[in-house]
Amino acid sequence: MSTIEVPRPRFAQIADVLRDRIQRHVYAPGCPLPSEPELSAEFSVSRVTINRAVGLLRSEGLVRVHRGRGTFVRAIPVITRHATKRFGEREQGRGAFDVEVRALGLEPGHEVVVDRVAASERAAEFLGVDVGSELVVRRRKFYAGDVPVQLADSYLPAELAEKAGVTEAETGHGGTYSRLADIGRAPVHFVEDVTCRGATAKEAEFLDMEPNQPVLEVVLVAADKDGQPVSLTQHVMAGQQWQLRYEWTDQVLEPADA
Amino acid sequence: MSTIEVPRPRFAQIADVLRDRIQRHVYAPGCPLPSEPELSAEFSVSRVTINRAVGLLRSEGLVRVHRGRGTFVRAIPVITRHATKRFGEREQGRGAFDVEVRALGLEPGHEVVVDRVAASERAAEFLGVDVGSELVVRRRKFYAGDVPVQLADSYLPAELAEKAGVTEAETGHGGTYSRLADIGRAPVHFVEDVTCRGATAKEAEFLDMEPNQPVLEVVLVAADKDGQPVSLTQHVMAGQQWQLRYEWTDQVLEPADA
DNA sequence: TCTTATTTGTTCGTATGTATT
DNA sequence: GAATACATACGAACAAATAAG
Repeated sequence: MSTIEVPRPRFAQIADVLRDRIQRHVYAPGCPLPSEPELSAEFSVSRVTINRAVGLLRSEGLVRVHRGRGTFVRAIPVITRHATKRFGEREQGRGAFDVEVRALGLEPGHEVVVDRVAASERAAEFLGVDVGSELVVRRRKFYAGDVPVQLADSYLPAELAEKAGVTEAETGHGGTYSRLADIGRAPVHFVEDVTCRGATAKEAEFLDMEPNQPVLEVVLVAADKDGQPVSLTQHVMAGQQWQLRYEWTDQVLEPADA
Repeated sequence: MSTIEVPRPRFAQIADVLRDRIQRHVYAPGCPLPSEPELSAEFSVSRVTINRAVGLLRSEGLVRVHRGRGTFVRAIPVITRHATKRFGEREQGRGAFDVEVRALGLEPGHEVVVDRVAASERAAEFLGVDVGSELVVRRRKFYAGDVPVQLADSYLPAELAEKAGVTEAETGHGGTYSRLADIGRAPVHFVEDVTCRGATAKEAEFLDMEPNQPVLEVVLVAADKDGQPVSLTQHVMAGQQWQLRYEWTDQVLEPADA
């Protein structure tokens, strides 16, 4: 098993050089890279090879390409989402997101659309309702500055949403969770599943990423004090753009041989 | 805003067909795909186009390619990691992982190497020690069956590791956390940061993935009842292969207008 | 509005290199 | 060594999106 140093492929080497230039701001955030014919001449390789090198940078989320316009360096702010601290201090939903984005010196933005759908098998299982029963869904889009950063769809059983008065875009102070609290169904128990997968075409379009780039998907089920599920939320975020933080405290362990 | 259906590129269409065949087990897990020249003939495109289509499947983690041998369908079991339930029932470390893997009907495996390193800036900050101070690091590799699925490096201040008696590979019943409990430093407060990034070359090699495919990185800081950090663990997992589950309970919310 | 130039996207045919059997 | 299979690269061509006139 000799460790002969195989020369890296040229497209990878060129990607290394371009990556380095981006990191050293030779190509500054928001600015265009030289055109592919120009890079082709500089590195004395075919344009296809340049295109492949740039493809690597795209898949890393370092550049954004617009056909007919050029290739531009992306600024990637990393947002920290404090999952277990979002709800205790009445900073739920928009509120928590606002705090997290302002912590970066950016202006948070949101759009909400309310819709009704029939429960999918998966949603029905999580929410403990029948497949096909009516759900109210709040589809939200989140922005940091003018950069789209997150999609979040929240599902509630229609009956519950009507009781709580959250069938319109505006839900009043404290958001959906506060309205649920008002009717004695405050969510207190939370289960979150985090997965990583390639972005769908629609997600990629909204999040301004390449299709197949990784997204983080967070599925949150909130239940009330009786353990009854009250809402299901699916968050989708550009993978490289977020950090998810969880904090918890356990019972003290006794010594093993006690 | 017309929705003209732009024809997808051929390599993408071919990837769709191959993906479908894999999902329908026309190409079964572990079995080879037809060779590129064969697919080239079947779809009447050049071999380069086939190669690019297969490249998509690689980046999705659906196939594993071995030069000179062929392209093989990967079996991707998804392992659920119950982060907040790992420690309470003395199922820490190996124990928790074993349960999670056996839940899939697979045999868990591990390797441990103990080493000593100087604290990096980042590690020093998390652990509350001086930069450059000595740390004991336990580098672990985890397998599900014979498939490598996770890397985990745990760092403890050397002084603490010696007191707790965890400077060797074997740490006895209950693992490191139990030994810490034995000396009154049981970890009870946990902070986990989850991020998503491209695999490094070394990680990709061990995890049997393509370089640049997404991995989940989990950084766990455990602290004792006085809030003193006792250990820092960095987990690296193939992105598509894991689901991370967190559960927690909050205080009951009072109505917003109370 | 129409035309033209620029820029990236895709594909081909061909050739050569490397790893495995 | 020979055959097979994948990896990379070039030059050329055309398509599609955008920008400038």
